[in-house]
Amino acid sequence: MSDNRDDSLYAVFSQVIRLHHQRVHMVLQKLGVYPGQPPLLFTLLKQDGQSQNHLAQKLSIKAATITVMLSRMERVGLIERRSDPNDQRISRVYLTDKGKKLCEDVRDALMTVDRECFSNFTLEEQLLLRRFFLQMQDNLVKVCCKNAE
Amino acid sequence: MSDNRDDSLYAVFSQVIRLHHQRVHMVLQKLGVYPGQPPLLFTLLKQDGQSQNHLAQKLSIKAATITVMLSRMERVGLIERRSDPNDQRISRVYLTDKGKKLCEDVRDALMTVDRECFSNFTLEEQLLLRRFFLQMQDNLVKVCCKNAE
DNA sequence: TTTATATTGTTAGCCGTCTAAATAATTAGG
DNA sequence: CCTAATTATTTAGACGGCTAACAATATAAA
Repeated sequence: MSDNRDDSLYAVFSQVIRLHHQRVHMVLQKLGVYPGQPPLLFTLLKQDGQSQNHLAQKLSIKAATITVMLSRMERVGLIERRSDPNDQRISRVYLTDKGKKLCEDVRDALMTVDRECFSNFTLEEQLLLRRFFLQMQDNLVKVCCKNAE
Repeated sequence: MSDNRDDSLYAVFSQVIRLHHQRVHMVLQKLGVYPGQPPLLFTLLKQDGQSQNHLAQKLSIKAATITVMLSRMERVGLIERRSDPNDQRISRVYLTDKGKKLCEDVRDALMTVDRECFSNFTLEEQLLLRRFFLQMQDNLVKVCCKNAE
C-alpha cells in the first residue's frame, strides 16, 4: 500500500488538509460544534449584531451559506437574530450566553489541535511556515481574484 | 476590515486551505470535474478494476461516500462498474476511455494550481515546506489514530 | 446442513460549501 | 407618487464528506 504513495508537494498538502479537517471535526464533536461554526462564533464574539451579509463578506462565504448555518445555530440556541428596526431587510445576529460560553471551549479545542500540529516545530520553523502560508495565500488570492469577479 | 485580521498560524493555514479549495474548484469546473473526483480518477488510472471498498481505504474515505461519487461518475460516463464473477458482493470499478482521457486534463489543471501556489518558492523552500507538511501529517496521524479507532 | 457472523454496497439524512432563482424591503427615477 | 432598480435574506438543488441502518452475499461454526 505504500508503493503508490505520492510525495509531491500537492499530494502531501492535500493529505495534511484532510487530516487537519478530520482532527478539527473530532475535537469539536465533543462540544457539539460543527467545523464551519468556529469562524462564525469568533467573528460574533468580537462584534455582536452584525448583519448576515456583513458576516458573509467577513468570512468569505456566500450569504446563502450563512443563512443555513445560522438557522442551525439558532435552533440549538447559540445565536439569535433580530431584525434591524431601521431596515427590515437586515437581520442582525447576536450570540446568546450559551454561545459566548461555548466560544471559550471551542477556542481551547482549536488551540489543542494547533499544538498537536505544530508543537514540535521550533519557533523559527513556525515563523518560516507562517511566511510560506502567507506567500501561498498571496499567490492564490492573485489567481482567484484575477479569474473570478 | 484589516483590524480584525488574525495572523495566527492556524488562521492563516485555514485561509490557505479555503483559497486552495476554491482555486481547485475553479480550474476543474472548466473540465466538468468536481473537486473530490481527481483522487478517485488517479487511483483508477494507476490500477483499474479495484473494488469500491478497496478504493475507499486507499483514499481514506468512507465506502458510502464512494458509492455516491461513483454513481455520479458513472452517470456521466467516466467509470463503469462490473460485479466480480467470483464474489457477487464486490463491484469492480473501471475507467472508461472518456475517463482516461479526462485524467490528463485534470492532471494538467492541478499542476497549474501547483505552479500558481509554489512557483515563487525557491527549491530549498519547496523542500523545506514539504518537510513541514510531512511533519504536520505525522503529528496529525498520531492524534487522529490515537483517539479514533 | 443450518444458523450465525463477516463483508460489500446502498440508502437516508446531516453539515458546509456553492449557484441560481425567488421573496421582501428600500431607494432612486421619472 | 408610482414604478424600477438595488439590496438582504431565503429556498431549492448540487457536490463531497460523514454516520447509521439496512440488504445481499459469502463464509464460519455448530
